[in-house]
Amino acid sequence: MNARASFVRDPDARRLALIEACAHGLAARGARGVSVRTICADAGVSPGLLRHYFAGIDDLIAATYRHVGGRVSAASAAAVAAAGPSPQARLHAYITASFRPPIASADLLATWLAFWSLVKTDPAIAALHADLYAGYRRELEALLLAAGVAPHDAGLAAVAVTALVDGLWLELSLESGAFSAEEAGSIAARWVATWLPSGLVN
Amino acid sequence: MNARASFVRDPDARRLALIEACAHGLAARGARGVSVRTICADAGVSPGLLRHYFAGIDDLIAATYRHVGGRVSAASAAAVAAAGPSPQARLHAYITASFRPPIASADLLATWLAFWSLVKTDPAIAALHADLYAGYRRELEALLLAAGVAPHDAGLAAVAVTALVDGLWLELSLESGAFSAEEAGSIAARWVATWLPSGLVN
DNA sequence: TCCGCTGTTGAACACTCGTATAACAAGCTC
DNA sequence: GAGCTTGTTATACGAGTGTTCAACAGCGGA
Repeated sequence: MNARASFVRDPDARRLALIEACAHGLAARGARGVSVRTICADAGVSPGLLRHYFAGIDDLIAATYRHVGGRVSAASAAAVAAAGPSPQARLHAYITASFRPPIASADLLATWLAFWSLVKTDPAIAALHADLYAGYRRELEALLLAAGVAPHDAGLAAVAVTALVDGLWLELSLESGAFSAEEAGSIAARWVATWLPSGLVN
Repeated sequence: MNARASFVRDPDARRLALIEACAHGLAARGARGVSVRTICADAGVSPGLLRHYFAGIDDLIAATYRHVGGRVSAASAAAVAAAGPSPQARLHAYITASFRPPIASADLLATWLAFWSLVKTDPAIAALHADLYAGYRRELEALLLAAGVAPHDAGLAAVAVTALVDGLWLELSLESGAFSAEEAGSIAARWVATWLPSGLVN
């Protein structure tokens, strides 16, 4: 047995451990608090290994964005799938999923903030972000159309609903004291109702 | 004339120069990209001077938050004051100010993201944030009440309107391609209308 | 005129940063 | 079993980090 004892784990598991340590570090210590060394220590790995899997720390952060973004997508999709066939119920499920774990979470927010702050600087992150958000909007637009929103309104409605949901999610995750997830859900439902043909607003 | 030539400027101007260099650095390079040296170089000042005015870099960042937050408040207040006496016009002015410079701006967003990312980690920033947002909400609530929102709805309405405005502001400043400031204004107006007694929604 | 105060500098300190690299361990193929 | 590839480590390097400090410039008051 050597002091340099090493044992090869599943490479994908190592990669994932680094990604999750990055997300955890971002959540716990903020964008200014993560470094190659803290991430690798969190993942139980030597600092040199990061560069074996990623081009650098920025690349790891981008990979973390992709991973966390995918988990959010999956959580939304699961909520929609569990809601049954009614288009209104599916739409409602999609929206309220944002106000409950794992999406509404201080940790996820902290991670997300780090991503947003890189959008302006890092073109790769900017492209990733545009892709991810286009996907979210397309998905929401489809749900809105299925629920009965007029086709010529669907684009604007998707923007409007996304904005409200993002804002509620942000404040819920940032302070989590001013209002509850239930209140957020009913506020969002009220907003969606104004875009539906049965809504009482023109 | 000495190599160490120094000339005493207005101390307040120096302090302000440091704060503005900090904001500029945050906007240009994000929370991970600012350091004592880059800030002081930006301000045209020796690195030792930062500690003469601030307890440390975290203290400078907090002071920058206070300063930038104050500027946002001032911009909103100016928009309201310019709107004339009608409560509805004042409310509308307050809201649409968020979709125009200097509030809607990629630089301000980048700075703001850096602050948000510190809320979870730094208690001083967290307290500052809570103060600032309570102020914003109180101001909006007063405008909503004056515009005719029912008193028992005003708190929830303030949360709801703040969330939509924040979300629209965020996406407008982050991507600035998906929709226009005018569209954001009309979306927000539609949302506000549902909280007014003349609104057609219950 | 000297004194002390405030503003300011630049160098130095002890650290941490991201990255590079030589060494090694374990499996795979031939 | 030799040789190659891949995963992993520990260490080293140069740059950059936040902070400290002795020195000094210029002003105001005694």
